[in-house]
Amino acid sequence: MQRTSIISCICGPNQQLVTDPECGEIVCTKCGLVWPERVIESRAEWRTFDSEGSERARAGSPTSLAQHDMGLSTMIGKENKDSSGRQLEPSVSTAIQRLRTWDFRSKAQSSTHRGLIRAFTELSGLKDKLGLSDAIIEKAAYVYRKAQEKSLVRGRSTSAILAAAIYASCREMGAPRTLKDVAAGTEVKRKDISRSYRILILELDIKVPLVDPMKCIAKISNQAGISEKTKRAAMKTMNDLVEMKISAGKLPMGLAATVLYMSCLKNGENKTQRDIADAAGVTEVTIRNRFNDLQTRLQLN
DNA sequence: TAAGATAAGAGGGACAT
DNA sequence: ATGTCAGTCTTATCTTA
Repeated sequence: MQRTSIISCICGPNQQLVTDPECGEIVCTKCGLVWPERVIESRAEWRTFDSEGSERARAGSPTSLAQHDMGLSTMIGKENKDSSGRQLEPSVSTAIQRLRTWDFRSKAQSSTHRGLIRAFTELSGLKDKLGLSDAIIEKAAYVYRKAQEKSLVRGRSTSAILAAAIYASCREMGAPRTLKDVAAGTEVKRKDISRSYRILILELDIKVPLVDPMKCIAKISNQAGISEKTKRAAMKTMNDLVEMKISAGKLPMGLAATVLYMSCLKNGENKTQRDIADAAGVTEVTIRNRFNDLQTRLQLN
């Protein structure tokens, strides 16, 4: 892998580069500098391990972005371009990055720093409360930093932005958490998280994959104690629905819940609408509505 | 008791002004 | 920027089987 020119930081040849497999950004774990993903095409080969795997598997020390004293440099402007948008000479960009690093380190003692401390303290508390994986926490911390960087936090509550970052992170990682789930674990109201979340993905250009209905089914099944057989039947049905594009525009959870409900009926599994609605975090009415227009739409096809 | 029906209201997207 | 409109979902209450 080419590690010259643009990929250089104050650590020089001692730099420890790792790639975030989700967003593709490259981080030096020694100084915390971050490069945007387009610099390198392929993923670093070290990352064949599960994110929950042993820490020894990682190249370099497992520095956490969720620690306030590390990764401050994620706030450094990441484009090695001059004011006219041209790429800088490698030697110049190295120097500039060194400057930026120290610039930020000196500023870090101020309100920005304290804000991050508060945010990440809160974040680690929420980790247990919401049952989030390390990877999700890392990403949430990363998103929050970006938000901070863009002054999106100013005028809004830290908690709301943080909660939104967590939600966005869950979405990106494909963890089936709803706004409601996140709201339940925090002091923040659902709509406030939702508002902040929309701002985040708008301003930070976060690409959020659509919620995978299959994962919703899996989650609800576990929650409601539905048999493997019924679950798989539901997934099959869901596949068809996705192909027929019936799934668009509805709450994925509501749809998944309905499909599961139908599956239960078919397999003679005694689950009430209430059981499933509770497990899915939607109301019975939503299931009924979905149920009704699924039936009419299936007849049309 | 589970399920269906109905009504009122919240929140957000699309679109026009 | 602000308002309107259609569509979705929630909460609450009543009815039906």
